[in-house]
Amino acid sequence: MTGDAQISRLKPGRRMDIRRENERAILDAAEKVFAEAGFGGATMQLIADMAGLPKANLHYYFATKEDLYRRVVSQIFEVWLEAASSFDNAPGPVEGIGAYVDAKMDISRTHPHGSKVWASEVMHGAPVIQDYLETTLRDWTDGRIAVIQRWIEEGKMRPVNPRHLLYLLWATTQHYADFGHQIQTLNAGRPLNEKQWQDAKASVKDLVLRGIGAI
Amino acid sequence: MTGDAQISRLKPGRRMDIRRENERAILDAAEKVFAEAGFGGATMQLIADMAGLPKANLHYYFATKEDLYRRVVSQIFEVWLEAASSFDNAPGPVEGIGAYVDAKMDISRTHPHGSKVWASEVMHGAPVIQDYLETTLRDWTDGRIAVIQRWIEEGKMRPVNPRHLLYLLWATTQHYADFGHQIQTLNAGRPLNEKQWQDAKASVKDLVLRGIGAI
DNA sequence: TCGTTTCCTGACCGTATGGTCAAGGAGAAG
DNA sequence: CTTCTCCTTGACCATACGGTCAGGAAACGA
Repeated sequence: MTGDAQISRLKPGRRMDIRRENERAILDAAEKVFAEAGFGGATMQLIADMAGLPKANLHYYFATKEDLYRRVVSQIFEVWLEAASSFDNAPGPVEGIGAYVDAKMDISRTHPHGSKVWASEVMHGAPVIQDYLETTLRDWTDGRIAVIQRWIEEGKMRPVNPRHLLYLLWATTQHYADFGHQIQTLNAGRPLNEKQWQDAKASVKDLVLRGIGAI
Repeated sequence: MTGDAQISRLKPGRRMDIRRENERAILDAAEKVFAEAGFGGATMQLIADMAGLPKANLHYYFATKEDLYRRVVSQIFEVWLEAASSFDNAPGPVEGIGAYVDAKMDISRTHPHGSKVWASEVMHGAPVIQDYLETTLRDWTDGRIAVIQRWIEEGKMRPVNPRHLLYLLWATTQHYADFGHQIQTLNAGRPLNEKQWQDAKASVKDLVLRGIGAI
């Protein structure tokens, strides 16, 4: 028993706080810089400046640029996996896919940098996350395909290729993050406002759910 | 009339041939390297090796790395614009959007590198093609939105937000190029075969055309 | 207070990169 | 052959980058 649950919550060690705060600052800065410049274009100096720390301090917390990058990528993957739970425990495609689109669109809005880092990583052949693709992502995909297959058999939607449906969902939702700059440019240079985001979510859900004959 | 159409085709000057061939070799190599490593990660040495030329020779044909990159990006944009004509002169969404999906899917299959370079460029804030986005792309988009709007008014499809429909089309078709590695990994590590590509095209067209109520 | 561990950072290093240049080689023109 | 233009390329340069390190500061435990 280490006891002192409450007190140790209030003052869990200064050291721990420092480490946590600095790692957070570095990871946030890194996510932004990697997204905006790519792995090759990003520099440790730039990340350090954005985090408000000397460059040598980055290497105290993260041994190499690749280590830091790896941490950033895993971070995003976890966020997506969390959102993927929207799919489960849904009685049918209207609820399941509807919630999944909502969740992924929200992530594109709140975590645009992470989405870009992921996209960049995959485009370059997934040098550091190939194992994720082959294990976690493959398992998740197979599971969701089974769910969709079941919905089809239960007559809750038209028979469509579940794999290509998933790709369409991924592509479209992530497009709002990855191609956010293009979308903004085509929106008179302004980011989508609240109403436009709602419109986007509704449009995507409507198109997809109609497309699969669920509504 | 410059005359000698045939003869000047056969031997239009050795010099011209050399220049054309070398520029072609460099651009092809550059497209691949930029796609696989990003602008920052690509090196002139790597491009030179892949093109089979000494590095100094690249700088004879393209003054700087940025010049070379700019040429690569414009090249892709032109390919896409050409495919975009599928949209025009179509009597309705089934033909117009159907042909557009086919064309863009074919490009994703035949020009995966170009698509990735474009995606990368946009993700990084479009530093070198911002003017394209603001002029050519914006005009093209507005024109297509008008066409879709007309189809809706003519009762040839359900009323959907044309802009978000276009985004879905771009996102989905380009996904098969940009995330080709992920798709391949989820396909037991093998690239999609002919049948799978046909299935993908059919699935996307089916989902979209049903989604907009055109079939 | 003192010793120990963790954190901080300016200065430094080897390397790789984009770009230059001068000298030479190959086509074209007369 | 001569001359001119265009093409080719090894050697070179300045810079910027990832990463190291030694020595000091701050937090912690006793």
